[in-house]
Amino acid sequence: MNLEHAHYTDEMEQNSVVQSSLTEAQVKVVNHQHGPLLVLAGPGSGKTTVVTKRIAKLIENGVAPWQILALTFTNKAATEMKDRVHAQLNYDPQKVRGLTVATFHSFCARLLRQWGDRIIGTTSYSIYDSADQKSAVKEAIKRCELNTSNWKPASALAAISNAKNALIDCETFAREASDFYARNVAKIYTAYQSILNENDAVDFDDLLMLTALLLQQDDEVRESVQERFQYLMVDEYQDTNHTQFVIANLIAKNHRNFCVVGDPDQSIYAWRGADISNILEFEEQFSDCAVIPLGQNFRSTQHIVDAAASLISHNKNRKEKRIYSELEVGERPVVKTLMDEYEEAETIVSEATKLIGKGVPQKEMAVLYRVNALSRVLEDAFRRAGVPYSVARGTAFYDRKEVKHALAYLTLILNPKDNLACERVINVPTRGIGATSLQRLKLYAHQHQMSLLQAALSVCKEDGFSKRALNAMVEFANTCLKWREDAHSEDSMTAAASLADVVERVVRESGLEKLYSTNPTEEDYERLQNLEELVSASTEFEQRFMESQDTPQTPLVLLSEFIQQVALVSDADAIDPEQGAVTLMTLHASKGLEFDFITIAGLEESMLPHQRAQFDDDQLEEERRLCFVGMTRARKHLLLTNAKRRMHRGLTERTMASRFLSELDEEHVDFGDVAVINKQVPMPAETKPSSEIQLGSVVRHARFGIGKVQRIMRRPRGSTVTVQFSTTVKHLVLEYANLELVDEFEVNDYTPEY
DNA sequence: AACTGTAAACTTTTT
DNA sequence: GTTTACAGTT
Repeated sequence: MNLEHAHYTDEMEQNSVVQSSLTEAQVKVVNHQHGPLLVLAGPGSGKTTVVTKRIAKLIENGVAPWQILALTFTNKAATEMKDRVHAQLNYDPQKVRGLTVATFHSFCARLLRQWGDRIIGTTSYSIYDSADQKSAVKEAIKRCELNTSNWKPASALAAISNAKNALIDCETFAREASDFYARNVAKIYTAYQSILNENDAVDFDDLLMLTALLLQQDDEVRESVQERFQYLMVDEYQDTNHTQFVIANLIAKNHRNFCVVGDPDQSIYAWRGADISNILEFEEQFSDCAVIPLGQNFRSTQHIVDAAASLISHNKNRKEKRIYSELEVGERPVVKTLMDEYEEAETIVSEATKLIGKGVPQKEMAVLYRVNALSRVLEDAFRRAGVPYSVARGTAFYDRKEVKHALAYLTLILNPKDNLACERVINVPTRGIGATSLQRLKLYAHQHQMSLLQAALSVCKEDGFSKRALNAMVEFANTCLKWREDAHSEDSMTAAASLADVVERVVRESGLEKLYSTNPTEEDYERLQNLEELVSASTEFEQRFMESQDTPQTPLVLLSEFIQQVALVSDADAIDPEQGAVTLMTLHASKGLEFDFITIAGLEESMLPHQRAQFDDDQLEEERRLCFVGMTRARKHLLLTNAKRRMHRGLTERTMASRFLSELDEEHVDFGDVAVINKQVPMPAETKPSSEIQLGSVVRHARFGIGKVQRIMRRPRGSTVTVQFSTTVKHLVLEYANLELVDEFEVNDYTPEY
C-alpha cells in the first residue's frame, strides 16, 4: 500500500526543466519572503514550483526549517511539496529538519495529540469516520426522542458539519437557534457532541473546530504555536472554510508572514463549507499584502487553455482573469456524443489505446467523472480491453469489513472508551454475544457510567447474562486490555517490538485470521489477504515514520500515528503512478493533478452540471468551475464525452448534452460530426416540464415509463393527473410524480429498453 | 444466537 | 443496479 507516495516527480522535473527560467511574476513570489502575500495562481501556472522554491529560499536565507508550516489539502499534495522542497535543497536532511508540511486535518490532529487534554479531555482520542458519525448521530436522534423518519441522520449531520465549519459549537448553535428546525438540530448537535465526548472521540470537523477553539481560548497553546511557526503558507486557499481561516489567522497574526496560494476559479468545495470570501477578501484582511497573479499556463497547449477559458468566462460572479498558454497550439479538445454509457466507455478505452500506441504512457492518462457511480461501466470496459486502470478510491481498502474490524480492535487498544469500536467487534468473530446480550451490556454501561469494555468485566450472572455470554465478554475484554498493556510495556521481554507486531498479533489473537482461514471460500481468502495487506501497510508506515523521526518511538505511539493517518486518507492519496495504469477518478479528486490525456465523461445535464446544482446560480457556477478544473488537468489531449441515454438507478433515461459543451468556444473545440449540438440553453429553471403538462401530453415517469395524460385536476396545491402508461393507468400527484414532458416525435425515434 | 433471503432506499462531490 | 435493513427460519 502506497499511502503517501511521491507522485509525478518526473513530470514535475520535466516541468521545471521547461521552466528553467522563471517568469517575472514567479520570481516575485519566490523573492517575497516576509509579510502577507496572496498568489492568484491559475491552472498550470507553476504554482508548486514557485512555492517550493520560495520555501527553499527562506531556509537558505537562514530561517530555521522548523519555523515553517505549509498547509495543503491532501496528504498527496503535502508529500509532493515536501519532496520538492527536499530536492531544491539537494536532499540535505539538516536543511529540512522539523519542516512541517501537512494537511489542515493532520496538522490539527497532531496538535490535539499534544494539547487535546485541554479541550477534549484526552490526547488519545479516536477520529470518527463518516460511518461512525452516522451511527453516533442516529443514537443522538434517538436520545432526543425525535421521529427518525422526519430526522434523517444525513441532513442532521450536514447541518452539524456546516456549523462546525463556521466555528459554531453546540452551545452557540443552541443559543442562536430561533425556529423549530434549528432548535431541533441544536438538540441533536448537543446530544451528538456528548456521545462523541463519552467515547473520547472527535469527528473530521471537530479536528478543525476544536483546534480553532483551543487556539482562541488557551493563551499558552496559542503562544507556543505562534512562537514556533514563524512562517505560514496555505495552499488551495480558495477551498478553506471559516474555521480554517481562524486557525491560520491565529497562527500568523503576530508575525504576519502569511502566504496564501489559490485560484477562485478552482473553488469546488463550497458545498462542504469552503468560504470563497477567504481568498476574495484576503487583500482587505491584510491591507499591506502583496498580490501576485500567475496567469501563464505552462501545462496545457493553447487550444486546451483557450477552450477552458471560454467556459469559465460564462461565470458571472467572477473576477476577470486572463489565462493563456505560450506552448504550441496543439490539438483542439474533442467532443464525442455516443449512444449510451457502454459506447461511451468503449470509445474512451479505444482513444486511450490509440494514444498508448503512439507512445503515451498509461500513467499519463486519466478519466474524470462527476459521480463515483460512473466508474463501474468504465472499469468494465477497461478490464475487457485488457488496459490496466486504477480507480482513485483511497478509502476503499479501509472500508472493507475485515479491515474495519481489525482497525476497530486496534482503536480499542488506543482508546478503550471507544464504545463504537467495541460494539463493532465484541462479537466478531462470533463468540456468543448476541443482540440481547449486547443490549443488556449497553444498558448496564450506561447506568453505571462506564465504557462497554469496563462493563464487560464488571457484569455478572445477576444482571441477567448467560454463562456463555459472560465468559465470552470477560475473555474479549481481557484480550483487549492485555494487548494494551503489552504495547505500553517497557519490559523488552513482553513488549511488542514493532507496530507490525502489534497489528499481526491483533489479527491473530482476535480470531479474525482463524475466521477466514478455516475452510475458506474465495471471498474468505480475499479477506485474509486484505488483513495481510494491512500488516504490510503498517510495516511500510513504520519504516517511513522512523525515517522522519530522530528518536525511536514506542509501538503505542506508532499505532496511534498509524490509525490517525488511516483515518485521514483521501481518494486522491490512492493515486499511484508507478503502477502504469490509466487513472479513473472524480473531478474533485483530480484537483492539483495533471496528465497528458484527460477524458471527462458524462457531460450531460443533471450529471455535469449535477441535478442538485441545476437550479441554483451559485451551485451552477461551482459546477462550471468543476468542469474547468477537469479540462485544465490535460496537457496535450482532451476528450469530452456524453451519452444520449444513460442508466440511472436501474432505469435507462434519455439525456441532454451539458450546457457547458455549448459554452465552449467553437474555434478551439472539435465538435466532430455532432456540430449540431443544441446551442440553446436547455431547459431553464422556469420551464420545468411539469408546469407545462396538459391534457394529451406525453410524459415519462421514472418507474412507469412513457404515458399519456388523460385527465388533470388543477388545485392550488396537489394537482393530480391521470396517466395511461403502457401497462397501467396511474393517478399521480403532479408535484411529486416528477413527470418529464416528452415530445411525441421523440417517442418514435427512441426505443426504450423497457 | 446465527444465518438467510427479500424489500426498501438510495448517490453528488470529501477531509 | 447496489447496498442496507429487517424479518423469518433453523
